[in-house]
Amino acid sequence: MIVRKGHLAEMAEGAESAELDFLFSEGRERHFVQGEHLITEGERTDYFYDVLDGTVALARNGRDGRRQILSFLGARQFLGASSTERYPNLATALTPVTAICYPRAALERVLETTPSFGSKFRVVLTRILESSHDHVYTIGQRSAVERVASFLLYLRSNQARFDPVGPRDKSTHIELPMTRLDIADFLGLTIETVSRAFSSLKRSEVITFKDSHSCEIINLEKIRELGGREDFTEHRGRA
Amino acid sequence: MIVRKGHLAEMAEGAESAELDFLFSEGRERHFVQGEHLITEGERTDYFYDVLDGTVALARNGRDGRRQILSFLGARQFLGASSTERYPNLATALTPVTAICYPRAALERVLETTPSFGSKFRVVLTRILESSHDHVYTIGQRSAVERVASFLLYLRSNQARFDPVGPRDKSTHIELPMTRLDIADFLGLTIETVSRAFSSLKRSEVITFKDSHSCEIINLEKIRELGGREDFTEHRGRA
DNA sequence: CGTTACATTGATTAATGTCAAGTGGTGTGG
DNA sequence: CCACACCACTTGACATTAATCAATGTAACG
Repeated sequence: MIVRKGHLAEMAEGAESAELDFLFSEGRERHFVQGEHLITEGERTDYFYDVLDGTVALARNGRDGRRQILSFLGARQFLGASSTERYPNLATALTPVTAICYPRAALERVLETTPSFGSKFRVVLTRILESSHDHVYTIGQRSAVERVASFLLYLRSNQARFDPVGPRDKSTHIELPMTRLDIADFLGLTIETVSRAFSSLKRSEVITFKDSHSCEIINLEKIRELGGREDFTEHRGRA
Repeated sequence: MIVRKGHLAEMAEGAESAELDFLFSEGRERHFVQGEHLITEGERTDYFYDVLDGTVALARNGRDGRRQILSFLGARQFLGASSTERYPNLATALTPVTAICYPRAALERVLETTPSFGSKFRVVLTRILESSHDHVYTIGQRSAVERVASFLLYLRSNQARFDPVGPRDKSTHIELPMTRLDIADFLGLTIETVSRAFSSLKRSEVITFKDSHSCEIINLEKIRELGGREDFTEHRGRA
């Protein structure tokens, strides 16, 4: 039984169908400890997750030990969309995670029978694609310091999704629930380079750290100039 | 009036609705000369393209002149999916291009009313996302030579989409309709590095060039080892 | 405390970028 | 038909960035 309402349920508001009722009756709240995998590589794509709490890293691993983190997922984000029988990526809980787990088949049935819901879902998919395109631009074109600045804006817009009072332009506090290695693997850098980039931003008084996993943006303009990401203050809107 | 049937029409086979009929009655075959833009940055997202012939580069430009090519689109590929009012990317014809142009509104109406079509469309979107994830892995983790090898496999699987006799594992000929700068901007490298990577692959007798825009793979195993992409011989399937 | 894991900093190396020169094909005009 | 100019591409020399290797620092935990 679902205790809390997830983003998927929110998206379904207004629509009604037997398939929707079935989908939500099948949703189960699941808890994952830090380090646990929500989805493993090569696993059948039988489940779909709606994250309620915590942070998940979605990663693709190379045979030779290389790892690329594709996204960090937090509250109000989805996990498990796939066009193939088996999932090529690995989803790991970076913190304790709560998510609603739906059977994919039930979701597919809703998408096939409830067009208004299908449309909203397609918009979400498109946003995920646009976010991936941002990521490609960042690692293809930006320097190490720029990538880190861009990453801070990425996290900032991610955490704004779930801010109870809505996105606020002035928020300057950023939580970094992941390790430096996770950040490095997201940005296509090494831990040392990430660390040096943070130090460089500290030295030029653009950010400060309370501890190594939470920082404060002192000069948001400078971060924007470096990271160049359109965040929620722009026309982009929330997912 | 549509002369040739595009991929979108192929996807609609089996389904029938007034909205579909309207969509296809509104489709117009358009021709673009080399260098012409199908979509410009900031343009309203009013049209959706189904490429019949030629190659299109989809790119995101930075303010400072940096450019990241997000994908090369050929026959049977779509262009124009967006979650926002204005399109953030630039689509340029690299060769003479023929595409069917549909009004987005008509497409949206079909997607909202013809669920079986909507589902197929969602699968296509998901594949595009997976391809973008491949791209992120490539530029985040691979070296210059590996990126170029991966790029050859990317082109190979793209051209296989439209091979009249279907994908063939043995095909070794690769057409490179784009310039070295386009390749560099796709892979997050410079033209010089791309050129050196090609030379290095020539020297080790992995590929040969007929001319600078078409090459032959001599040692496909080596290219796969370097580029590590699952292409159409794997479980990935065609879009 | 001592151990462990993660983060930072420093010194050096390797890879890619930058700048510059040279090559080769293509098209144009004398 | 040839000379020239113009591109795009290639190659070489050098500069810069980030990776690698190696300490050192720091916070959490037994």
